Order: sequence, then structure tokens, then C-alpha cells
Amino acid sequence: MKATIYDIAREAGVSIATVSKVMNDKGKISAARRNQILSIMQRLQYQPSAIASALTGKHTYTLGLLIPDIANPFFAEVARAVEDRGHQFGYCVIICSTDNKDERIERYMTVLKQKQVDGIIIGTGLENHAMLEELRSIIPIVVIGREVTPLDVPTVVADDYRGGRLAAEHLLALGHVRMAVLAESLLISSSRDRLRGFQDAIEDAGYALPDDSIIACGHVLEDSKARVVKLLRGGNRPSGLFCFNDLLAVGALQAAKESNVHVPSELSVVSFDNTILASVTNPPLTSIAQPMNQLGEAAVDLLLRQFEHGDLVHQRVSLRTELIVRQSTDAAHPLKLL
Amino acid sequence: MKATIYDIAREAGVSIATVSKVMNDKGKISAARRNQILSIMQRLQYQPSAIASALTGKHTYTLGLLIPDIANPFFAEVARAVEDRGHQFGYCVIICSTDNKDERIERYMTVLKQKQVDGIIIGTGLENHAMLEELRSIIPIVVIGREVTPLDVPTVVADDYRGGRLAAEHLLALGHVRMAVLAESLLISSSRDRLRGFQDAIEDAGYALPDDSIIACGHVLEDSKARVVKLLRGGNRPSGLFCFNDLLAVGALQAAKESNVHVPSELSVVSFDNTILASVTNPPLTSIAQPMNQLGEAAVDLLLRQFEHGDLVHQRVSLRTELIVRQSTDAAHPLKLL
DNA sequence: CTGAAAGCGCTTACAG
DNA sequence: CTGAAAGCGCTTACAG
Repeated sequence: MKATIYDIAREAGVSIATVSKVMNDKGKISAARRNQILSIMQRLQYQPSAIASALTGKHTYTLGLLIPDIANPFFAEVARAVEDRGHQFGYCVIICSTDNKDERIERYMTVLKQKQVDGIIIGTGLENHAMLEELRSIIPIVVIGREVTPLDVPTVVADDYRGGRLAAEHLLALGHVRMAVLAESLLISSSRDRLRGFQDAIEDAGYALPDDSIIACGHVLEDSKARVVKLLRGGNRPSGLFCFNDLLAVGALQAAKESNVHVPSELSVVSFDNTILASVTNPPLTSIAQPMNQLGEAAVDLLLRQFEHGDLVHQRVSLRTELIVRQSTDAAHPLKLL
Repeated sequence: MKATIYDIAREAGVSIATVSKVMNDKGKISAARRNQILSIMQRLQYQPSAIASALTGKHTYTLGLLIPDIANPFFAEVARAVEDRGHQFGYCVIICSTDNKDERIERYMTVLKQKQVDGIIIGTGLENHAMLEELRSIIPIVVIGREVTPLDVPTVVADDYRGGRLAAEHLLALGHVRMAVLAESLLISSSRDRLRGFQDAIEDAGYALPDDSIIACGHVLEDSKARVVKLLRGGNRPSGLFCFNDLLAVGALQAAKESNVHVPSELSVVSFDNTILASVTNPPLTSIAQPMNQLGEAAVDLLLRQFEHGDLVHQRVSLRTELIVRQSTDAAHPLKLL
């Protein structure tokens, strides 16, 4: 049987209160007793029960991480950062892949509540603001990767608008004029921000992005591939393509290959996220990097700060996106545009 | 304040024992009481405390998953499978990325013990057999992806030997004779099995794999790239290369490109795992697929079975590997071998 | 069919 | 500096 606090107390001839105090470094205990108890704990390989202490103390030292899918490399990397940052402070993390489905989201929410996790990081689509507000009144939360305005919830995002601008400016600098955008969904704020940034930069340069150059597609590789094949087949095809994540860009590369359109000489492709996928394709993808590590870390930090100071109003962290140039972009060839 | 079992009992005018019973469908409760209590629970949005019940009942409904790195696509996919299978039966999973470091492994082990998780899936390098045995005496475990002979621990593996054979047979059928192997480490059983299978198939065909064609390299992309560049530079270069995971193969592809060796016409590459990476490279990789979903599922199932029947001796599941042919392999060109 | 009571393994005022 | 006791929110024999 596992040793309990009672075993230690009996062995040491003291009360469990005393044992508890040396465990938690609370109150005043004589050095002698202290050492004696410590050595007994060691001898009996005593491990305090986290669940018993959670029932009395407040912390379970567990965090919940809601994301669409842990198998998606982007979220896997964020999860790793969350895990490591949490680990530093003694927290474990429970992964909750929601597939963005309400039913799974709700299920996980109630489970996390029942388990009394200390905080929840929400990186999943969550349009149900009422639910968010309710949850927030019970457990500290932080939303990651998207805005939930008008709610005033602690948030950490990447600077998507700037990311969009960076992509456009890079392509413009290479001489591209006729461009297109491949988006997974324009419903989430991050996508809209990327688009706005991209458009603004193009307009600032005196050009325009026609509406029919903004393509929405499903989230699987085949979808983006099919859409890009269609795009490349049309007349007046773009010389620059901005994809809102790496997987979409992979689809674009495959479509280009199938259509005998060479990347980058005939088509420049910029992707977003800069996951491992971007470095693995051929050609490797020029990509707007999201600081995945910092996203995860900042989310944990915001949670920890709430544990200490209660629910702070208006916490918002915006992290810089960055252009990583690889070989999928090159100077525009004006002749190809005719 | 959150409602407790006492609130429900008071409201219903019954004892907490009765409430507990309707919650757990135990004992006999009159239908009337039952419904009355149920409706009160609903009205008060009662959610039983998982931690209180864990302190008395036995289950925490939490599993631990030890893997080298959740950011590695292979483990991310396995994790997703574990999560989903667990979810079906009401279990959450705590991810523990160990980087194969003893210090992290031990830390996580004690945390998982303190949290009293119901079971642990071990997919991480763990050479400390004493620790495994000790852990096993406390908590149900299953080892995934490797053998820990001579220990008799529940295990689920892919058929690595057969995977190695499949790779060799595929290359042999394409006419390749001069081959090489790129391994991350030959210390773990799965790598050794792959190698054995590969060698056996080659020998069965009447050829041999020279020792200097078995290359071990680090686990980052740059390592494998450097090793393959060197390999391709040497005289008498192989026409077929078998890489023990997708990332190694990505490095090989990059090395080939840099060395102006065309894949697949001058070099055929077979990888292992068949993660998303294999489908994303150019050319897409012929790969030996590990059944990542089944690995995760089977691991959970083995755990659940232990919960029900106690520690069963000698549970071992071996799952089939499968050859997925893509465009990184092609017929050998005998002239190139000269 | 229902309830009183002990117990799970801790923490925390409070008293000394 | 140390301990008795109540309490956290449940479950489980046991008695009726």
C-alpha cells in the first residue's frame, strides 16, 4: 500500500498537521523534527496524493488545452510549448482535440470543470460567447489565436494583420502584381486580419486584389489542390499566391506540379504558420511564421497571472509574425503574365 | 458557488447517500425520487466533483501518455488516437513529452503517480527496467512501439520486421541491388527489427547489405541530410535508400537535390511511418506505414482490459505494417550503377 | 427503498 | 513549536 500522511506521522510520533506543515513549508517547525520527518518520508517513499490535496487546497495543477486537433502540426507545436511552460511551474496539461465540433467542445468543457482544472487555454473555434462567459466565471481561461470581441477575455494572438502585410510586401517587392489568396475560412478573426493586411498592402502599392481572387476552400489537402488546379487553369492566372496555412500551400504546390506550372519561376507561393511542413516541401515554402512557442508560453503565463491576481481585465498579448523566405517565391516574370 | 451533493440532498429532502446512488445508478431508488432528484440536479446544474469521487472511488478517469515529443507528427497522430479512444470511455489524457530524457521521464512518472492516473501508456525510450517494473506494480501500464524483453509487460507494436522486409522487397522488385539504410538509432528494438527484416529479405534474394551501408545519424533533419550528402558523394553509391522515419527521408531528399541526384530516377527512397510528412514532400515518399491510429487505440484497449481484469500476463499486440507506394521509388537504372 | 456514519488523504484555522 | 478537530465532496458497507 502507498504510504499516507498518517504513516509518516505515526512513524515520527507527531501529528499529521505537523507532517503537512513540513511538506508545505508552512508554520514553524524545529529543524530537528523537520529533518526527521523528511527522512522518514524518503524512507517510506512518501508521495502526497495530489487529489486529496486538491480536495482541500485549491490547485489541481492541471491545465486544459482545447484545440481543433493535436495531430495538426501547428497545434502540436503550440501544445508542446504549453506543456513545457506549464511543466516549469508544476502543471500538467490535458489535451482536448475538438475538431471544432460543438458537441466535443461541450463534452470537454464539462469534463474539465469536473476535474477542476486550474485553467483552460482555448485555441479552438468557439462562437458560443455565452458559454465562454459562463466558463470564465468559473475557471480562468485564455483564448489563443483569435479575438473574441466584444468579449473582454485574456487573449494571445499573433499579429495576423502584419503577417498579411508582410506576405503582400514580399510579393510586391518581387514584382508580383496579379495575386490570389487561398483561405480556409474567413469566419475566424485571424483569417480576416490576414486578408485585410494583405489587401491593404496591395492597395497601398496602388494595385487591387479582385474579389474573385479570394478563394475559400476546405481544410483538407485535396480541397486546396483542386481549387488551385482550377485557378491555374483559368486565363489570367496569378503569379503570386498567398495561402493561409502550410497545408493549403502544400496543396497549391501539388496543384502547380500537376498543372506544369513551375514554382517559383511561374508561380510564387507564400504560406502561413511556418510549421515543419514548410521546411519539408519541395521547394521549401516561404512562410509567415507564427511564434508557436511564444503563443503557448504566453498563454500559460496569462493563466498563471490570473491564478495570482484574480481575473485581470483586459489582458491581451499580440506577438510578432515574421517573414521566412525560402525557395517558393521568386521575382515575377512579366512575360508570363500576358 | 458550485452546487454539491449536499445542496441536491437538502433540496430534495433526502440523504446524500440517496443522491449518490441515483448519480451512479446503484441500489434501488423509487422512480419518483429518482426523477425528482435528477431534475433538481439539472436545475442546479450540478456537476459531481471528479476529484472528490476519485478520493473515494478508484478511478480518476485520466491516462498518462509518455512520448518523446508531441510536436513530432508521428506521436501527435498516435496521441490523437489515444485521446479519441480514451474519450469514448470517459478518459482524459495528459501528455508528457520526455525528449527521452531520464530526468523528465522520472519527473512525469512521479507526477502521474501523485495524480493517481488510472493508467500510463509508455511510448518513450525507457531503458530503466527496474523503474518500469516498479511503476507497473502501482499503476497499469502498456508499452507502445517497442519491446522491453525480457520484461513481460503489456505491449503494442507495429510489425517492424515485416516493415523492413516490405521495404527491401519493394526495392528488390524494382531491380535495386546496391542499397543503404539510414537509421536514427540502433539501440531501440524497433530499429533493430526493421534492419533485420531488411537484411533478411536482401539475403533471401541472394544479395547482401554491407556493414558500411548501415548509417546511424542524429534525429534532426540536418544530420540526415549531411550523412546522405556524404553517402552520395562517395563512389559506388546506392540506388536504393531505406530511411527509418519520414524526417530522415526528408533529409535524404534534400541531400539528393543538393547533390543533383534525381529522385527517383537515380535514387529510390523508402521511408518509414507514413506520417503527413510523407505525403507532403516532392516527390511524395514511398513509405512503410505504421498504423498510428490502431497503435493508439490498442494501447488504450489494453489498459482498459487491465482495469477490468487486473494485470493480465502476457498481453501483446502486433499490428501490421504496410507498404504505401508513392513517387520516391522507381525502377533501378542498371547503367547508373556503374 | 432510504439514511447514518465512517472513511478517502489531505489542509487549515484555532488553541495551547 | 505542535496537535486536535473540522472540513473538502464524495462512496460504501451496514442497518433498518
